Amino acid sequence: MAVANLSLKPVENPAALKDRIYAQLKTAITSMNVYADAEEHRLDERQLSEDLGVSRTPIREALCQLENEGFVRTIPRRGAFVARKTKKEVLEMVTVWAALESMAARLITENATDAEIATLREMFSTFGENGAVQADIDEYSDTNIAFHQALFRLSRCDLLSSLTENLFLHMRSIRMRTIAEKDRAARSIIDHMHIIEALEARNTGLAEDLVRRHTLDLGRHIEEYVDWLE
Amino acid sequence: MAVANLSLKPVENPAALKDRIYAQLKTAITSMNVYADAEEHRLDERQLSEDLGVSRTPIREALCQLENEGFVRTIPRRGAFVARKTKKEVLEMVTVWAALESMAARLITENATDAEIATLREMFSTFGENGAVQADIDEYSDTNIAFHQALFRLSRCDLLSSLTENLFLHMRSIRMRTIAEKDRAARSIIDHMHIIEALEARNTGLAEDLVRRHTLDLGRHIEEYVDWLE
DNA sequence: GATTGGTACTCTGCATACCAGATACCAGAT
DNA sequence: ATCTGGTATCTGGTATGCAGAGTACCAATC
Repeated sequence: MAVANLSLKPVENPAALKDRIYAQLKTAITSMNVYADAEEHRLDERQLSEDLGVSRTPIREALCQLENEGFVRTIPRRGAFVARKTKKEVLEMVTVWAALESMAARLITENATDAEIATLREMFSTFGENGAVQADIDEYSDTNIAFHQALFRLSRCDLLSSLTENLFLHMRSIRMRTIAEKDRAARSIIDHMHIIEALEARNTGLAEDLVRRHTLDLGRHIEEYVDWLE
Repeated sequence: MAVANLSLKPVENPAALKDRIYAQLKTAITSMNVYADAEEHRLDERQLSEDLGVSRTPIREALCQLENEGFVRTIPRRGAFVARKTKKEVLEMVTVWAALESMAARLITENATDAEIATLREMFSTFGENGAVQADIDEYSDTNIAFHQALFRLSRCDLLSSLTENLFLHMRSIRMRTIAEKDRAARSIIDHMHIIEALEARNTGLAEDLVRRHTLDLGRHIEEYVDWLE
């Protein structure tokens, strides 16, 4: 008797409670403007367990995971708080980001196809030629993030992607407080185009260098102009 | 009345149970030879709770943390296992390591003092001049690890250090199975001396490049010769 | 009025109890 | 002998209970 070939996909897990709570808390934390006011945002276990209608155990596990990723800071016997990064920590995150993304650029010049690299250029097609900024800042910001994420995706190194994922989420909170500046956006697009050109030319060293410099520039900008941290 | 200045340090926490369990499990896992045999090492919660004389709750929290760091893999409804890295994952770890350590080298050329850099050279003084290998492999291995850790320390970037700490622990398990090869050790020391020279000369680009190449070389070596992974 | 001592309350950390999914084993039928 | 169906048991996921640490507030005393 032949086995019926129904091409069934394995039944998906109902996703453990703790994972859903984790995801929900993470989006809640990353989408809130942590640095808006001075007060510390406490995460009360009982409060959460009431609001979500579950017991404290899965909540504790979710908080534990968020703490490991740096989104939550728990003080023994005091409870959990939404983590506020110091300026030093933010600058270090940018440094690590620069290190990882320049490596991603290197890998792209070695492994990515021409077609894949071409998709990067297409992302900026709406902004006109020669890097002239025609769209508004908001749209640029989305494209900006998408561009950097695309670099990691094309590197085909999952570990690079996963490590930067949380860095991006942290930086998003910072960016929410930073008013986009038109001239920085223009410079940024020019940088991106130069990076794309280096990738297309398979110029490993140049691509690596341009990416690193681009991100470290952001670090210097924060160092100099951001005074509301810490 | 003047306040007596007794210079008391705050009473240290008795260290939460989960943290002690976490530390104990971590050292146990990293010091065992995970890749020695084919069988999967299961971590039974009830077994551990009996052996350690505590309830399952803190054990679960410790396991949760170890899972986030990649030392434990838990399958829903199946339990927790000591994580075995695939070859792909190991190679990606080496890639990330290269990215982070080359950034550390860059920071050293910019921030470290001459005295600090000099300590790196002293580490290899027992190995004679011109990179000639006089000591045995074991001693070299210790010095090797110490050298790489020193690079991150001198970078004065805590995030770089903390991220690589777990990478090193993972690589240690790999290294336990890899037989040290004399010619690789010799080449390695020569590489290190060149790196130190570039740091001393404050040649940022060169130091960065040498460090990256040194670690990526290890990746290529694993890629080619390690066949017992995955 | 300020400071110290005490008390009561709150909340985390740990332990225990219960439940549901999964696996393994065994018996019966083909 | 093999396959199928059912059941027993194991194990992780979740809920709840309990105790100790921490804090805040109030009263009493100097």
